[in-house]
Amino acid sequence: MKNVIKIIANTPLFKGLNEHVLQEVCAITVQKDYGKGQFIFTEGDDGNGFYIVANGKVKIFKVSAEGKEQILHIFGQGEPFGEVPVFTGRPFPANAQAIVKTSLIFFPRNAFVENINRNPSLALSMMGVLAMRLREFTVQIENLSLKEVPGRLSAYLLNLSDEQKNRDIARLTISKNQIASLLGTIPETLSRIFTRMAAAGLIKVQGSDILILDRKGIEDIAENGKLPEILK
Amino acid sequence: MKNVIKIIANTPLFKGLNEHVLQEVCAITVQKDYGKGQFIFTEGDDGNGFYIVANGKVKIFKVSAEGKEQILHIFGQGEPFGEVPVFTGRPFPANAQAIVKTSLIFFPRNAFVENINRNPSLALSMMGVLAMRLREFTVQIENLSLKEVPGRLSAYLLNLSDEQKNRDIARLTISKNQIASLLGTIPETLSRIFTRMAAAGLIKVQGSDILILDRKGIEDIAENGKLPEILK
DNA sequence: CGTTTTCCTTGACTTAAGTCAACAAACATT
DNA sequence: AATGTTTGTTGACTTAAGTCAAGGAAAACG
Repeated sequence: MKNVIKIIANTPLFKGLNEHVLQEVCAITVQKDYGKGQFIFTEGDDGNGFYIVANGKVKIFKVSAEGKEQILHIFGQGEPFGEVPVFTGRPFPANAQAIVKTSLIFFPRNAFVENINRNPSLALSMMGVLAMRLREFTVQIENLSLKEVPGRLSAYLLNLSDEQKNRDIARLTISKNQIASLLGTIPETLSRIFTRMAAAGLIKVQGSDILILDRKGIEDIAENGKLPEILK
Repeated sequence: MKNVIKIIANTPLFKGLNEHVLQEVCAITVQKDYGKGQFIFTEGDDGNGFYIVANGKVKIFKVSAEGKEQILHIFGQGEPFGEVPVFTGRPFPANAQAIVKTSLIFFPRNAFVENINRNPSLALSMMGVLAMRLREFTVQIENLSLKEVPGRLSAYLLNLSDEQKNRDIARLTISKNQIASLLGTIPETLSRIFTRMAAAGLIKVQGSDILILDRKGIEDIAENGKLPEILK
């Protein structure tokens, strides 16, 4: 793996910290590797540290009694996860699984907490990460509860397009099955919504490239949470 | 209002901090009072500090384009809220409204951040609060996405019964309309589920007292997320 | 390379929960 | 106590999205 310090220095969590602090933090890390599909932790496990994705992709998810999966988050390079048990002292509230070959940097709890004690700015960074995470969950709850699937999908596509800085195409970075799980629905339903939105001239689906034909229309659906009557 | 220090000393956020730190923190607070129905802040407002409930009750919620409301949280005495903007620097992601006459203790952002800089244990407490909040949202997303309304209601009633340390009765502390909004449904649906669960002999509804007649049965529904076939 | 497995789509059908409307019950207020 | 307002309940109906089943497309694998 590349130098740990180079990877973490560019993450929101560690950005802006001075070289000395970074070195201290690096000293406590451990590298861990996972194959595709391998579990990193399971709901109920004790958490004795958190992770940052060095490379690869990790999904955090819950499973219902019937086996339906709800993805809470998909984390990529530079993103931290699994911090909740570090600060609550309680077990992991969800599962984490590598969805491709993945390398992680592990930060053991006790050593990391000591670093926080000595570095208020690290503490503030971590609070920023936790608070931003809360903000995102707020949006996810709003989407699940107040928007229909077309509204959630529209918001998701607009997000992708923004992140990828391409106003005309949203390139899907995970399988449609996993998008369904992230949006709180099932593949069949997602597939039908794609078809309907394409029929309405809003998008064109080309494999994992979604051409954004009518951005304004998609924004309206994301905003109102559903397809307007005229498009049904 | 009673001495601020007495109120906050018993909250999870400030518990265990020494007298000296508490006094410092108290010095920066401002009391604010709100009548029933009064807004404390609105989604999109800038947050220049956070609050702790001295007495009363505050709901945090989102509203859809059609006016449907999703309650994210209801906070009572001793509970902090509105911290997200303090640490993200972004506006409030939701609305806050007093649902009864309420007194709040306000902690201005800059002064509080200074306190954190000087007191690592205060920082760790705050991280604990944020992390616990994340954990709760995790459960809320699971409920919304993976459980039907009977499952959500069952989990809610069991929670109430646990908090109130009474295995036989769950006393509703907010209106059924607000419970509906908290559970991501509407009053009509909630009312019908109460009726069905009562007909199935699981509970008996006596105004705001819900008698728990079949705890095991209710636990099963909370676990499986839905009423079993035999009870339909 | 071909085979197997996973992923995606479509159709027919079912169902949980929402809408609209009417009304009853509880509560607050003069 | 009488009035109006909020809160809760019930019925008839609609609808978004889920289930089950089948088949096709794409990707992974030996």
